[in-house]
Amino acid sequence: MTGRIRFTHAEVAKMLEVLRDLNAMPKRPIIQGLTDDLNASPDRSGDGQVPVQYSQVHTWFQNRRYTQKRRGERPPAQGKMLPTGAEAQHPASYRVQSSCPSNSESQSGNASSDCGLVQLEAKSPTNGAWFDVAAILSYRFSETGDQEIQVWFSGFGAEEEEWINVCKSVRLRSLPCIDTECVGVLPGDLILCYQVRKEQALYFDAHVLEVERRTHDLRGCRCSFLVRYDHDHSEEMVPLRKVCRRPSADVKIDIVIDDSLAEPKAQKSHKRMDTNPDEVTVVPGPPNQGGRSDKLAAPLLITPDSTHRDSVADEQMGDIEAAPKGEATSKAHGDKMNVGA
DNA sequence: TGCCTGCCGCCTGTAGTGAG
DNA sequence: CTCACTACAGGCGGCAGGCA
Repeated sequence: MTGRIRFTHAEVAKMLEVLRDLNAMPKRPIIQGLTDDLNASPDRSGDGQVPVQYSQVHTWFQNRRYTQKRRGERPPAQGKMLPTGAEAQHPASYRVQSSCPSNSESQSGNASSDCGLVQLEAKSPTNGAWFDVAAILSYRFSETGDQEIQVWFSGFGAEEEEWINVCKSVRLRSLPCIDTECVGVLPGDLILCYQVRKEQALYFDAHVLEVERRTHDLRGCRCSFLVRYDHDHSEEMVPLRKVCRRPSADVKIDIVIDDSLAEPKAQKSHKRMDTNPDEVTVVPGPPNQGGRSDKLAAPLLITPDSTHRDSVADEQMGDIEAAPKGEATSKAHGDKMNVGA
C-alpha cells in the first residue's frame, strides 16, 4: 500500500521535462528510471523521507497528460506551461540565457538545471502591467533600432501575443517573498505589487513607503506594507503575499534565437542590448534542424526550480492555470501568486 | 477598530476504477 | 497499456465571530 504523496517542484520539473521531451506517455523503463532518479535525490533518500513508487510516477504522468489534454494545453516548456490555446509547434528556436557566474553544477547535461537559463517578465504595452513571459515567438528591430520580441504572456492564448521592447519592458522575473523575507522589504524599495481592482487585478511596479512589522503566526508573515504604485501613484496597504521583490541586478540575459525562424529584418548576429535593469540581450542561436519556415511558438528554456514558482512559491502557492487576459484575474500572473481563488 | 481564530467553500493534485 | 473519469485529501482564501 502506498500512501498519498506530494511531488516536490523539483520532481515535477523533472517529470515535466520528460513529458516535454517525449510528448507521449513514457514507457515503463523510462518511468522506472525516473522513479529511481527521484528516489536518489536528497528529497527522497534521506532519513524519514518517503520514496516515490513507480505507480505514483506513472499515475502522475497519466494525470498530467489527461489534465493537459482536457485544458487544451500543449506540453510544458521546461517546467512551464505554454499559454492556453497555443496550437503552434514549439521547437527550441529561442532560449534565454543569463550570464551569471558559472556556479552551476549542470546535472547530466540538462540545460535547464544550471543558472544559464532564466525566466522573464514583460510589461504589457496595453495596460502597463507586468506578466510572466511564457514563450518568445519572434523578434525584430524597430525603426529606432530597438530590439523587440513577440511574446506570449504566461496564461494567455496565442491570440494575445504582443510585441515588447526588450530594452524598456523586459526583465528578470520578480520573486514573490516568502514569509521570512519580509525583513528584506524596506521603505524605498522597488517591488512588483499585485494590485486588485474591481475591474482588474494585475502586477505593477510600486515603491514601498512604509512597513508595519507584525509578529508572524502559524499563517506566516502578518506584516503590512504601504506601497505607492508607479503607474497611477495610488497608495495602499498590502500583505507580503502581494509583494514580489526584484531580483538582484547586474544579471545579463541572452535571448538566443534561431535565425532560420526569425523575421528577415531580424537577421543579425549576436547583438547585445542593454535594458533596465537586467540587461536583456537577444542573440541569434544555432540553426534549427527543424527546417520549418512558418513562425513558430518557441518556449523559453526556463529553469524550473530557480525562481519563485518552484522555490518560493513552492511553500505558499498552488499551481496556476491560464485565464483570459481581459479578465486580469489573479491567475494572469499565476507564477507569482494565487489570489482570490 | 483591529487582530486573531475557526469554519466553510473552492481549487488543485493524487489515487482509484473501468472501458477500450 | 492508455485514456477518461471520478473520488478524495489537502491547501488556501474569504468571511464571520470573539476578544482586547
